Amino acid sequence: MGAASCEDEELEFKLVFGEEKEAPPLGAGGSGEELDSEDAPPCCRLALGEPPPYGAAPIGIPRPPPPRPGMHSPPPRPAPSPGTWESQPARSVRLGGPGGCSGGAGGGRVLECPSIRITSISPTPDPPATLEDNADAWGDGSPRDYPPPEGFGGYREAGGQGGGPFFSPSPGSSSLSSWSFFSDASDEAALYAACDEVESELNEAASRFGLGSPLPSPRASPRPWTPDDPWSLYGPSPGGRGPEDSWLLLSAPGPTPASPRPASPCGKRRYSSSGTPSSASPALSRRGSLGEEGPEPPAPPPLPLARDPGSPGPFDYVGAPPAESIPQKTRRTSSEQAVALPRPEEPAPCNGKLPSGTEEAAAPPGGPRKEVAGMDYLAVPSPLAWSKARIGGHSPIFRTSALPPLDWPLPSQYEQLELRIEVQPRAHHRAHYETEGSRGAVKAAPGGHPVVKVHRITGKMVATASYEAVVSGTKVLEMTLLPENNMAANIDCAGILKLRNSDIELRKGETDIGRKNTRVRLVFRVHVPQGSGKVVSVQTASVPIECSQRSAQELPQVEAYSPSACSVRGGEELVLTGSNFLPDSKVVFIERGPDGKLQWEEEATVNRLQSNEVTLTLTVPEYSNKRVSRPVQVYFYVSNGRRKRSPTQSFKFLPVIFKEEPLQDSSLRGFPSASGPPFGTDMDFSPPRPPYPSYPHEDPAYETPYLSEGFSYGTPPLYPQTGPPPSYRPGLRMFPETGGTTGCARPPPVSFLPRPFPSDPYGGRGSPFPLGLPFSTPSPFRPPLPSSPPNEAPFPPQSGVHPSPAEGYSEVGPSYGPGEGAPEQEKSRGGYGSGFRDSVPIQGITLEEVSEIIGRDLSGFPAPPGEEPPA
DNA sequence: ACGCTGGAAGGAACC
DNA sequence: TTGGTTCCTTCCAGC
Repeated sequence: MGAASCEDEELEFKLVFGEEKEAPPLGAGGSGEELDSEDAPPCCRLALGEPPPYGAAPIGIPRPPPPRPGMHSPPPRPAPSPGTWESQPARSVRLGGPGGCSGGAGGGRVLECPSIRITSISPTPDPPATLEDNADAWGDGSPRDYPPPEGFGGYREAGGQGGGPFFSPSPGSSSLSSWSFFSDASDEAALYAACDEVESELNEAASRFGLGSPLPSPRASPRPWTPDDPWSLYGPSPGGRGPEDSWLLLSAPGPTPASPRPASPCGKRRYSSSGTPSSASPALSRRGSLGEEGPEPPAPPPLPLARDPGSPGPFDYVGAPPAESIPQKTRRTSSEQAVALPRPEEPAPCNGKLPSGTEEAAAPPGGPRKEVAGMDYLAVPSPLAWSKARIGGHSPIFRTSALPPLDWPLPSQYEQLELRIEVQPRAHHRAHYETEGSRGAVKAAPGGHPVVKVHRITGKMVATASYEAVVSGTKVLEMTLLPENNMAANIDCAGILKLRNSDIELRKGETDIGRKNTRVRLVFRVHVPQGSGKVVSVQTASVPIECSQRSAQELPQVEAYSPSACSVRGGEELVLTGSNFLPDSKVVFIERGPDGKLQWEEEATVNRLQSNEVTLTLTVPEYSNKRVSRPVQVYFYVSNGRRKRSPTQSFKFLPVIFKEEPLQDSSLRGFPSASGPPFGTDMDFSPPRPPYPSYPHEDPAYETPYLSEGFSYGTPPLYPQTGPPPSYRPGLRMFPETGGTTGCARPPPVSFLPRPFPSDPYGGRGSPFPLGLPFSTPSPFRPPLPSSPPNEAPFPPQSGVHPSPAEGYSEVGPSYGPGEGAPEQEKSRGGYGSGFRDSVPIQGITLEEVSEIIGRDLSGFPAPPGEEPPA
């Protein structure tokens, strides 16, 4: 995943990283040989790892063309077995850097991303033996990216006490790859932190929901601004730009080194030093820097080092890049690294908080997990990788021995399996630097931690024993999803570690790309054994998480708004709920053409008297062309200043007389991709959803690799969703099944309602194509009512996840309360409708009509290759 | 005592 | 080139 950095205003989306030398194919990993065997207990492995760009919705998302050619991993190739694909070794992409890639990471630049890593956090200070596994998983103990050749050094600094947890949750967590995972013993979950690029794509999905990610904390008593007091409420806010995507490492909050803070350095590092700031930086810092470790591993061993050569875990990625790739100069010698512990040979399962049981499963029989030793250092997926689709519309079925690389897009749903994030992480989670102590695990908005679940809609639950595994280049935390736990995993062991930009730059050999990479997503991938040595791999991504200190404090966030559409005549009152609104916050509506150019821009009139820090009440401006015959997709954002814009939100202007054809105009085409997200920097917090190329042939934007390749996963997503979206309200369960994972009786969701949100927050300026999801169709999902407390704002439904209607209904429906956001249902289908009702009731358009229209539109989409729309 | 947080200082990068 | 602004990173302090 490349991290894309977007510049706020311009929207320009840049692929920052495309250069990984090699894309480490990270598998989600695990070693799961057991899985290979059919007899192996069927376990679903959940891997948290790098961000596959495609989060849940990834599949069809068009990505910006990578600036550079090359992708991480080659597309899967047909496996011997019909219908099965096997991944091929990642192709290393060298950018100029010398180094070869043979090893994978080795030579050239490995990663360009700025990075923020997600490292696993050990749940408990003293992780039991299980932790060790994690350690492995995490790779090195060294905080830094580069783990010892052996592989996992303990991430923890000295900590790794011998038997102790191998990795310390501490910030440094295994820093190998840009992304780390944490896993609990039981479930194998690979968490990936995705960078923005990914996000952009993901965002699109998210955009559906339009609403920003849920803000966790509601404002305490918001008070209305008064003419005189507006500012008094807020101090001068430092201008903060929107965060940009960056690479984050998930780190386990676990035990931190004895001295959490490194002795730092003498002072702050100075960038000025010859270009290599990092070098300048105090060596003492514990953060493992990219490069130099004291004991640098001479040459990074090939990725899979840790594993047995002979027995790659099922989840291993074939092409894992070797750690070596990182140029030495990039490496830092930090005490930390020096400390890197060798990875234990046999990692114990981590103790996960996840339900467990899984340990056994987790641990490969007899063997240590497959950790990928080499991964240590950032195997940051290159942006390119993410940006390109490697798979072209094939089923996500792989051989256990050749799991898809982490950078491969995967659908969040396949047939009857669906991976969804039931409880999204909070929109903000301040990442910690290596020089800092852990800032804890990512939390869920409602409190608690993110929860992911694999749902088998029909029938039997997927039973599988899984174990944690580490994937090359990327640390993956694997967890086994067990029926007894409802196939759900509570991700409470993942924190986010941000690498210094200077370190990142070193890797890249560049010095101008480190700023503003502060948004990441958690990516979850699950491998469900299918027997016969095959697995179905699905993945999903969380809402974007803003990791910077400032942005979290200064950027306005729109959590919900209502209505989501109104007549082109405007004049309706629109209420936004969110956070960081200021007395002088502006709300600007914009429309972009297929080429991404701004076609219309109008500032709305904000009713200050009815606004406060968490609520903005405004009057929708009149659309520029009142004679449109079709709904027009536009976007709006809240601006607290030049570089303080909220992610864009979707809004639709309806023709005065509306009742005709499907929305094919701007609303659809212009959608994320076509029109491009309004602003490069803006991102939707809505959950990612499976991309669907709405009009690929018509929009150049779709020519991204993904599209061009016809990549489209997640069949279900492709179709209009009729059912209500899953509730994303924290804590709210989406599925009825109480006891287990068994599925609901209901059929899988057949269709989804396209959402209007632009997803492409990142279409940065300059970016030819919109980053948004291809199919962002308008989906009017109606945001929660303003009255809803911010924190209660629903999380964006899982992106790609299309909840099965039935399920969603059963649980979600009841939960709605008056005053709360519109029911999920509305969001997905009703929401849209609600928009109409609210906005244009006079027009006589019914919800059903709207749905029908949308459905027709979508029906026009080509079905994913080889897949048929769900019944 | 340790870990997690929030806040802010200092300085580099950017405009 | 200079000055102001913005952002990054480190450090401090409180809970």
